[in-house]
Amino acid sequence: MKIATWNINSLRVRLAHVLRWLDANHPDVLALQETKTEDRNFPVVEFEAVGYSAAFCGQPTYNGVALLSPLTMEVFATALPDYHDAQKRVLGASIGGLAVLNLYVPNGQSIDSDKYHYKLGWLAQLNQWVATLLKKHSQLVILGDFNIAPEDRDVYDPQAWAGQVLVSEPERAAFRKLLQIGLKDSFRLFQQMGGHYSWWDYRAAAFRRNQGLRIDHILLSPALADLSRAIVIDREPRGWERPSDHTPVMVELGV
DNA sequence: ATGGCGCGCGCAGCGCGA
Repeated sequence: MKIATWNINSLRVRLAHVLRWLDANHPDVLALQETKTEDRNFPVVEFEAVGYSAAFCGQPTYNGVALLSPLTMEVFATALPDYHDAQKRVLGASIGGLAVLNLYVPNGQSIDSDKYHYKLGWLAQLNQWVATLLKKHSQLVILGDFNIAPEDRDVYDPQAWAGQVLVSEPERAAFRKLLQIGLKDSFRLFQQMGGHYSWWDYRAAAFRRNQGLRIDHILLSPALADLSRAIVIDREPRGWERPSDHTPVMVELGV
């Protein structure tokens, strides 16, 4: 199975990119974030035409998550449990015997903002939930835009970024908690070097200069980590015309 | 050099993302 994540920064604008990428890669699951699309406008027909069914949880203008798969999907969550949040950032579904949880973690804006505290609270609630999910599902995938660069090797200029949102210690501690309860960062199962990123600023030719951050992740339960075969950060779509500022990350599993 | 781009909304220019 091939399972991928991609923040596409508006599905309406990037639909052709998503279709092109599906055709080239044929993932069994593609998790999308920042669809920015209301459910009634979701392009169900366009995906069905290429053999993918869709599950989605959207809102106007902001946020929005979706799962695409040729397999049958049974949605089990569209929000964090017991947590009041109007923002559509969560979509969990059972797909091909796996529990797949697609997340668009809050950005946080800056460490002195209300949005930062919302992010930390959201992550705390996520951590509680994931602990119970992990007990229930031996084959669990948690993937998406985490808006956290876990370590300095995931940051192009750690000194410039030190202490800022996306790399601050409380955010990194929340990410490490997910690893401490048993999840594996699939990328680090295969690659230890720095310089591998999933997001680059649109400005200042950041992609050309590889000035990016690794903030999009695929976390695997121990049983799935044992079955993982390869990980790819596909930089190609970032070079297409009018690209998303994120690029797809895909793991291959021997299931 | 702290801007720089691109999105939605909606028709000017702002809020937001990372």
